[in-house]
Amino acid sequence: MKREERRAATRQALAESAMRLFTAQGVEATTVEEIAHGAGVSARTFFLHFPSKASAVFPDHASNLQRFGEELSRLPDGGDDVADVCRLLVEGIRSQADSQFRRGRYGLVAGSEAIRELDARTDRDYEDAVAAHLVGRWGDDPAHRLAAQAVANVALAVARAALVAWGRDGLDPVATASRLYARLVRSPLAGAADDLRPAPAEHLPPRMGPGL
Amino acid sequence: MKREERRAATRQALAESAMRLFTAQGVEATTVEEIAHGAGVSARTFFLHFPSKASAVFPDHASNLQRFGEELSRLPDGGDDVADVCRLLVEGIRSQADSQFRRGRYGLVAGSEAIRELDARTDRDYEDAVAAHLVGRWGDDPAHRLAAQAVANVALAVARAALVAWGRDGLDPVATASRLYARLVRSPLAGAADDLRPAPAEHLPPRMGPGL
DNA sequence: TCCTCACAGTGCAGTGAGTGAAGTGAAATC
DNA sequence: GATTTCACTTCACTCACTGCACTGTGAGGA
Repeated sequence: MKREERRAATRQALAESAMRLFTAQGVEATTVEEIAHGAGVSARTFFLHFPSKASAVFPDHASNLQRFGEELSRLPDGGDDVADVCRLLVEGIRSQADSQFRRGRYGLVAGSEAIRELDARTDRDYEDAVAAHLVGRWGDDPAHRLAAQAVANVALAVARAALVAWGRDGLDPVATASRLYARLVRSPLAGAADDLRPAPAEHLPPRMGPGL
Repeated sequence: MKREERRAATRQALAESAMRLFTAQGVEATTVEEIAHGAGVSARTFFLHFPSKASAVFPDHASNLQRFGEELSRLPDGGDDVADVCRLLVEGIRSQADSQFRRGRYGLVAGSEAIRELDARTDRDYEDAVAAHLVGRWGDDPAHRLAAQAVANVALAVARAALVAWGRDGLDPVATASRLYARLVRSPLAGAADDLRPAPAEHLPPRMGPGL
């Protein structure tokens, strides 16, 4: 087996072993040594693949985040930045929703303090990525930083609500997120436009600009 | 000195010692023993007051959260629930903004991974509290749980953006949050109503109801 | 083919966070 | 004044995580 394959296989075995043990006996009651043993490697090796015990629950966070950042930077300039970001987030949700593995994770989050903290923290990585992207488009001054942060936080807040409803009640997260985004950026008075590209959104940043 | 006073004094001494050491030499480079020694107690005592090293940065989180929950439950029934929650959050921000101690914390959050995680997690406590409150008002079924979670997440997302802008750029968080809330719940087409009590908001939950 | 380097994984020793249990002394209660 | 409560201490322990020296194997060049 090639080196690269071998490493990837070990990593996946560790992640699966961790998920198996976490769900079976709880996160706190599972030691790193057990996880590693379940994957057929030593405990020391675990930390060659994951920086912490809890991070094995999010094995693809780093690569997902990087890919998301690249997709952000590929978004067209001069369009409706907010709607573009929302669309990208919905796409991200769609790709997550395909995986039953990832759905099981949402049950775990409720069980362990460490997982809850890490889950909350990973979300902030996405918020920061979106905020940085919007600051790059809108301008790097206090007012636009605020606007970018607010839009980013709200966008991720909606995505998370959709994912929570998926994990808890089985609601389709793609449909949910799409509707929530549409509702957020669409004027409640504007009627029943179901498109995700709301006209008013592009006026948000300038209005929040130096006036603050 | 009375027992209760003594305990409170120790707790505060620990929190202050922790903040002093964290800012001076960094969170990771500070041991619990140092913190305890700086407060004149033993390391074991630290854990009688705080469940983790990082939690000393948020010494009043538990009491704040509880008070917030009580204030939520005291909100009038039958009014505009969303606007009421927003007002409550703005009040919370106002009381935080009075304390320079709490502002210094936002600099710390950027520095330590553990603090970032805990900070992200504490926010979720508030989200959960708001969501639980709204579920109690709107109904405990999947559609209303989703609506409640979405509104709660968005409300906290906005509050956090205001607090971040305060810590980073010194923007008045009360004014910022008020404006952001007004902008969010107000229709962009509705003109310049500066009130925080938007008429459309109360239609949000029923519209998102069984239709999903 | 052989040699060398890179690298996945191991074993070991150490630090430090966090916990449980038993004990001490002072405040609270009777 | 006797007893109980409780903040705090001391000790012993588990376990997450790290640095370091080491091994074995696959990759690539001479």
